[in-house]
Amino acid sequence: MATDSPAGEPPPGGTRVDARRNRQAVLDAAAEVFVTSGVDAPIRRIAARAGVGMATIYRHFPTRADLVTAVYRHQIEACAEAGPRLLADADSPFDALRQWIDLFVDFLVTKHGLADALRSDDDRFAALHSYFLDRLLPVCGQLLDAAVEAGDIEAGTQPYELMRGIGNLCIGHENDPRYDPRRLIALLLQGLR
Amino acid sequence: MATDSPAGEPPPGGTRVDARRNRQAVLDAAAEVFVTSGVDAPIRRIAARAGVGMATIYRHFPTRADLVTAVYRHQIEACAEAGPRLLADADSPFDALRQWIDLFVDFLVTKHGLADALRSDDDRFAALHSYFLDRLLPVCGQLLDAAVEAGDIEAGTQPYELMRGIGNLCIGHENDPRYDPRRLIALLLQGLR
DNA sequence: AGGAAAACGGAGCATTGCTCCACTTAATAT
DNA sequence: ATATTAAGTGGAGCAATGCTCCGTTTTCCT
Repeated sequence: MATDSPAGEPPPGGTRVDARRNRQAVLDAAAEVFVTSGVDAPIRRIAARAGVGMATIYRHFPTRADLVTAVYRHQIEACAEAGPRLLADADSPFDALRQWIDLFVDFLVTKHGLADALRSDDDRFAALHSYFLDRLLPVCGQLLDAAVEAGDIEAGTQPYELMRGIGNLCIGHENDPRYDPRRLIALLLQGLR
Repeated sequence: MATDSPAGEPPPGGTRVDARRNRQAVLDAAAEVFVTSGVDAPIRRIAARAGVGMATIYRHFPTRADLVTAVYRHQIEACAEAGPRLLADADSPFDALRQWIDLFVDFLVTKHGLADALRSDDDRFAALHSYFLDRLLPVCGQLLDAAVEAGDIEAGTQPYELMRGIGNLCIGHENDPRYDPRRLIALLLQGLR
């Protein structure tokens, strides 16, 4: 129920052209609205911006998480793909891990409210949670394993816990110059050694 | 606007007995409801439980944060007071810091949704944020300073950032056996050394 | 007791999530 | 080209919740 084609692109929508057109309109509108109002923006507003009815949004994206996922799919994908590349290119596995986490944090930090949504136990976001995890957990695990094997860090840290923690640390950084998640994340990483 | 007597007890309510009685009824009801439904529970429900109208709650506690603060005041106070005591009794300043953080985490973790509320940028919780910070930040700062002076940890970590991070890490641990904030917090503390 | 001030309570408005269903439209069959 | 039908659409409507307004009730003071 989370998504669709297990390893694939978002569904092209039905075969009907109006369906495809509307789907895209919603995606575009959502992307715009998310920037200004965060991923919690009222569905009504997105519908209005897209020039469609609310039901159309719910039909294409049954839960809010589905919509958010679809909007950010490319970026999540990019982040996932960066993992192996960094592992190959960086000076050390630990360095690869650090750089990858930087990437991940950048992503979360620039999307208003995304981190909040990610940790939410709200049912509406369950699918978002799933997608992030399904896609990024293996990557994180791989980096973690490599760093352990290289002796850079101690074994025993679970990818899930690490990613969850990083996500949490990214919450609510907005409008608060006193709080920079990156510093704490660096500290956390340091504690891993 | 956050609270009342700067360094003191909660206001006794007005002089009128019905006001005092109702205030206490609300506090009791809120405490019960918070346990089962979290600090986000509908005001209506608290009002019903207390046997008062909603306006009465809003009159006594203008914002939700005021109510939450009042309910947990004693425990916040206890946590604040534990700081200096631990510093005196523990084996090392670092150990005092660790124990104090344990106390703080216990507090957050046992209050359903408190951590979420604490980090929220929602205006309704601004006062909660303030109160926590006003009361606990100096304590944390003191512990941190002592640990730095003893050479246990490096200088440069801001109390605000640390507490904020710990609070964030405590978010959403409920119903998720895979996520234990304490492990990550230990890691963070380790990174401080 | 009498009256003023304080407190009260719930109806009411606004916002938002989500659903239901009568209508419209695109694809297809004839 | 037209008719048929299934897919798609939109917005009214209901429920939950936050917060306020104001007529009524209670308390306290003299």
